[in-house]
Amino acid sequence: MSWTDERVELLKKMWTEGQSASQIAKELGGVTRNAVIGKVHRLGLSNRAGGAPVAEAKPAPKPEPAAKPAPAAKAARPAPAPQPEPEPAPAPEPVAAAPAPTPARKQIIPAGQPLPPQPSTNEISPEALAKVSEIEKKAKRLTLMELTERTCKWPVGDPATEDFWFCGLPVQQGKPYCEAHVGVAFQPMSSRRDRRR
DNA sequence: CCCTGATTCGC
DNA sequence: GCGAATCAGG
Repeated sequence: MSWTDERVELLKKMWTEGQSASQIAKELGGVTRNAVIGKVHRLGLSNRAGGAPVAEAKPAPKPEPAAKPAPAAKAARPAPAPQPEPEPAPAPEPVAAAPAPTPARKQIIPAGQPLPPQPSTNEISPEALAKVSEIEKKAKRLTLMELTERTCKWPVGDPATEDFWFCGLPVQQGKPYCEAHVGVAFQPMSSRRDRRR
């Protein structure tokens, strides 16, 4: 892949938006994060500040006698890295998915909005469920911000309570969940044939 | 361990 | 110009 205008444009856009080099690399495809970072530097936009008036605390410009006026304000990260994370979405899969955020957890009935349509603990192989309740003990119990593309995004508990967290175990290749949760999330469309809407 | 960006340097 | 390897953190 080469740096076509389009790709460079997208790179600039994403970098400006605060996307990480690896995210940009994945989006572009055909390049590694190193390539992205390298390009970013060559483009001279290593600093992601919109109009960063960030005054470098360098009263002493440079005793550099040479003819290199390259100031290159690097290593200056105020804190403009909000990390929007456009997809920590614990969203239940649209198709063939069992949203049931409360697999084998005790049925808690919070004051706020209860979990609406809860196909709940039915139609799912007992084995898969057993597996889930088992691994939930080993769950990393991550918070939303701690999720990455390699951590299981299965939500446990109720978001409205303190007792809420994400599995966080290593995900299965590709999938958004760990093996156990993939088991209950992606049912091979089994004992639930009819359902004429 | 996972991840970040920064730099170097052979191509 | 390019980007893998490497470095330096978190």
